[in-house]
Amino acid sequence: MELRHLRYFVAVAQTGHFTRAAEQLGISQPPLSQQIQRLEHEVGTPLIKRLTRGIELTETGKTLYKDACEIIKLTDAALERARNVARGISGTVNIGLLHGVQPCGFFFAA
Amino acid sequence: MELRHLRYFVAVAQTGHFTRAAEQLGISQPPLSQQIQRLEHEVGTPLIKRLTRGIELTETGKTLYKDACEIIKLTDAALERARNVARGISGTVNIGLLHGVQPCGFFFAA
DNA sequence: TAAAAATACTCCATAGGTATTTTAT
DNA sequence: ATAAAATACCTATGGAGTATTTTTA
Repeated sequence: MELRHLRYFVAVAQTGHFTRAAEQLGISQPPLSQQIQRLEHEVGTPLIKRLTRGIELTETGKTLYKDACEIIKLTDAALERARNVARGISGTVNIGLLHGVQPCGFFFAA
Repeated sequence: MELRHLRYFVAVAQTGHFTRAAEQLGISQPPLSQQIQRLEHEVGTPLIKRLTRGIELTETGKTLYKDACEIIKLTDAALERARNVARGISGTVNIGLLHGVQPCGFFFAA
């Protein structure tokens, strides 16, 4: 499984259509269908109910959708964080508790 | 960025060598170096200091390493969770707080 | 000079495109 | 009859392999 599969799956889930998701992703519909099929094959079960007008997620699909959103958000955040460290905006973040003071933010350490 | 890049990067970080990581990953060393270079290019900064005997992570590398581990763990967990839902082992998990009772586990809902 | 990674190139698997068919309303 | 996904087939990008060179302790 690659992030591509999760990104494609989320696009289909959010648009409610393979065709619209493909448009949004900048690829054509058949390869999108193939990638989703591969993902379903890897999971071992259908993720999407194909209806004549649009789609609907299966129970498994709903579960994976939530995780996929989380993972995609985390990867975006990880990239941004890494770039920020490189720019010197932040380094190792140490969170400390100063005798009774509630932690309300972050301390930047060299 | 794809999960492949994060998996490869983590392997290099953990083994301390491109060569050993490649072995562990079941690919050869040059393509591993290339993928790491692509990742570094995408982040925009080096992640690894190449020493004559092994490697060392840069500050950015250390930051990304932690995130990468987390993301890989989450994707593995997501796959397993999806498969479990498919097998009917669990469905939507609702976590509830019953007037003053500390939450100590999970409630399985239909 | 001897490890270990980078380069240079080649090959091939597969992501993606185009055309068409199938399906369900 | 029509909207939308699946299938079939083709193309080509880029992931991976082999051989070799470069680097630096």
